Amino acid sequence: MKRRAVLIDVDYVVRRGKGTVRLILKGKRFFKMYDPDFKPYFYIDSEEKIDKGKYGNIEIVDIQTVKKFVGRKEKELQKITCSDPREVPILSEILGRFGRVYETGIKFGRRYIMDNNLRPMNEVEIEYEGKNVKSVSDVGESKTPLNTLAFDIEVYNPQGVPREDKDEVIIISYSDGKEDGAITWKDCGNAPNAQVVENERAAIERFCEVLEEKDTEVLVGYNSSMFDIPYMKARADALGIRFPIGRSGKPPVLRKFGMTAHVKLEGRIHFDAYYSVRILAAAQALKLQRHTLEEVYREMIGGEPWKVDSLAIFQMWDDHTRRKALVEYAMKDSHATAEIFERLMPLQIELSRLTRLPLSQISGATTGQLVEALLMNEAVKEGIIIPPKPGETLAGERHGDQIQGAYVKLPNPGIYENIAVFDFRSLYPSILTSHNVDPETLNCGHEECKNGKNVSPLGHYFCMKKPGLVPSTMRSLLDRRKTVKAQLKNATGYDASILNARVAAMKIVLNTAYGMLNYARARWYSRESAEAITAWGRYYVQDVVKKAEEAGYTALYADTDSIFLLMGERREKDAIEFMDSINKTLPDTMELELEDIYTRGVFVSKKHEKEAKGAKKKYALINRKGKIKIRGFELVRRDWSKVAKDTQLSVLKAILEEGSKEKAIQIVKDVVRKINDGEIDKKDLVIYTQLRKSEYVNISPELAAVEKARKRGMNIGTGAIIGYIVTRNGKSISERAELEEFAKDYDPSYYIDHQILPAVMRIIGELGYTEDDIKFEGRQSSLGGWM
DNA sequence: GCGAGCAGCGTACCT
DNA sequence: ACAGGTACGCTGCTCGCG
Repeated sequence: MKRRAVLIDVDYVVRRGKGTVRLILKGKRFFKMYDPDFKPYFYIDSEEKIDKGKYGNIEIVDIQTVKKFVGRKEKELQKITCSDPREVPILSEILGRFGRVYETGIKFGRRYIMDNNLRPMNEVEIEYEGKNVKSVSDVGESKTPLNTLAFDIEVYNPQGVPREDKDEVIIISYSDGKEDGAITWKDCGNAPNAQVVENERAAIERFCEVLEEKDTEVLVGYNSSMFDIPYMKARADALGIRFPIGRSGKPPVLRKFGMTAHVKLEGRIHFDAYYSVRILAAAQALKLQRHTLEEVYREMIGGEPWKVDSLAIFQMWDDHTRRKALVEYAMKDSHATAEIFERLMPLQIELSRLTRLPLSQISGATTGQLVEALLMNEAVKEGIIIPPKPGETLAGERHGDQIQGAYVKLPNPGIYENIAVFDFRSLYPSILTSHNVDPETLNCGHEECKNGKNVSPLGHYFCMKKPGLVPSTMRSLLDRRKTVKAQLKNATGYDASILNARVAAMKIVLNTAYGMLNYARARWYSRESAEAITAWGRYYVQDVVKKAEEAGYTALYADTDSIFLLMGERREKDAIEFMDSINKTLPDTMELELEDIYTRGVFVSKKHEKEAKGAKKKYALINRKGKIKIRGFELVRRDWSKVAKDTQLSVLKAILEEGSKEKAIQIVKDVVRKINDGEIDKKDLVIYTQLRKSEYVNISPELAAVEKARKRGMNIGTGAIIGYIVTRNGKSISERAELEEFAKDYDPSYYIDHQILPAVMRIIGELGYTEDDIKFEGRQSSLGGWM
């Protein structure tokens, strides 16, 4: 029998005592298929012929001699096949004495996908008998949407932090993005779409039924790996009931890896949107003060926040007149999660197709894992042995052995007019491909290459005859990205969103490729390759600076792949001419672009310097259309109060837009007065910061505030982004710092001397003003409190 | 005993 | 747990001064 379906996931399960590959497919009664004929294997490079037969309890079922590339050398290896993936680590350890073993740590599901050339989220054609797969092949892109349900739970929490053994799940809400629903177990004043069941136990059971009824293929949560699902599981255990949240009534499988947790559901994709958001934030594709559901919703979708104060949940539940509102809030959470997922979905699907990693692994994958997955696929296709992951010791050594990075030109502080900004498009990927930089093309040994032109500024040379795996993979991405961008011009609606996501997915991978060569834990680590890339990068940027100065420009600033030139009396066409002259000299995939021309720009001096040196990575520009671009200033940082950031922005705007120093001064004076008079909103005084470590040497203000909150019973863990206010109560700043929820007043002198003035003085200093020109007003009048 | 100056820690940013 | 380069606040210490 043959059939087509969307491939959701590939994993392995133990079936009749043997580990067998299982395909998870879209479709209710057809989601589980097994391929008992697919056997696990690995390679060994040994002079000795390995004997077929038994090693301990393990039987080698097949041995083949195969030709594979180990690095750049083609070798004859023995392919050792056994019958259960759990045997691979043991057998490879035993055979290790006969020679070097390869590809012993590849997950069985990944192996299956790579060897059969499958792509998750694509359609596959399956030939089968009963539940067993006879053959499977990729058919291509599917436009069938998966059945998706977002959910969220509310928990009774009279102690603030809910206790798994006592505090009930009171509401389970869900949403498919169109229709919302909720399950609860107390009268909630006929809240629309809410069903009231008998008790908590019935609510949990009912939720699992809803998943079955809706045939949910993707279950979406927000921090559900760490909270909702483990909590429901714990409650089910406490109540002594089953928690059949997977298809065919299976419970969830919870796994913890240090700080992060993963939830696996039978036959469904569990997608934690919180993880995706964190990854996007890490890739700088999303920038937020905090990663709460409300903040993310506001940024991605728009609209007003609706959050219930977490301490109000149990009060609303206990008060039957407010229970309806609580249920409605709960549904809004689920609805928001569904909408966020809808936005994330196209990119996630494209990343899944590009890397062949199942969607369930994509939400939690780092960008590094994405690149590595792609390279592994390419290696298998090319008959190249996948390099092993380094051990702890090797990774540690690599980590300590740092390379020189990018060039950053020291700017002269000042206010400038008519600035042209150029940048190299995808600098590192284009160097990597143009110069064929790869661990295996490095110092290839050919005399022609050694004495050829492809030598880095540090003296490494790279093969000019044969493309390496990394550059050829990246070159095809660069080419495909161009093609897709062209297709995008004529696309609309669904097609356009998929193509946009495809471009974005390729961009993420391209931007991370260089990082992988320099990442201590990467399979394709190559210190020399990474070092050559940054050396070439420094060379090309400095070469543009040099040529610009020869052409009569003043080079104001440069950072990694960008160059800022003072145009003087020159016009755009001159800048384009200069750019063209550079581009004529660049190798194939490299290209300099004119990013924009700015009418005015501000560079400031560094703080802690004796003589006035310019600060790097801090500037503000305004283009001909009046669009402002600000980098590095306090106003782009989350660890500064909003009042300081807003003031800094106003000052920069006054200078960039109007060139008015009087206005700038007035803005600052006004804010100083308001702070002294206690006219500032509490929320504008909050300073956000993340607790990145679990143990600290010094007690910083934020840590002191957290310690005080912990004493009051608040549960704040590593990784949390907390907000604090500096109050009047205490001596040191640490003593005065309180989490925003506990702050009763604020210290005006802190906000003036440590927030407003540092943020604006170096900008205003460029205009010839000093602090005394600002601090004219008396401080004694200050009220600085809300209570 | 005190303020200035500095090192080290720590966070967030730029590309 | 993708990299290196950078700014800068806070804490806690040393040092010189009186």
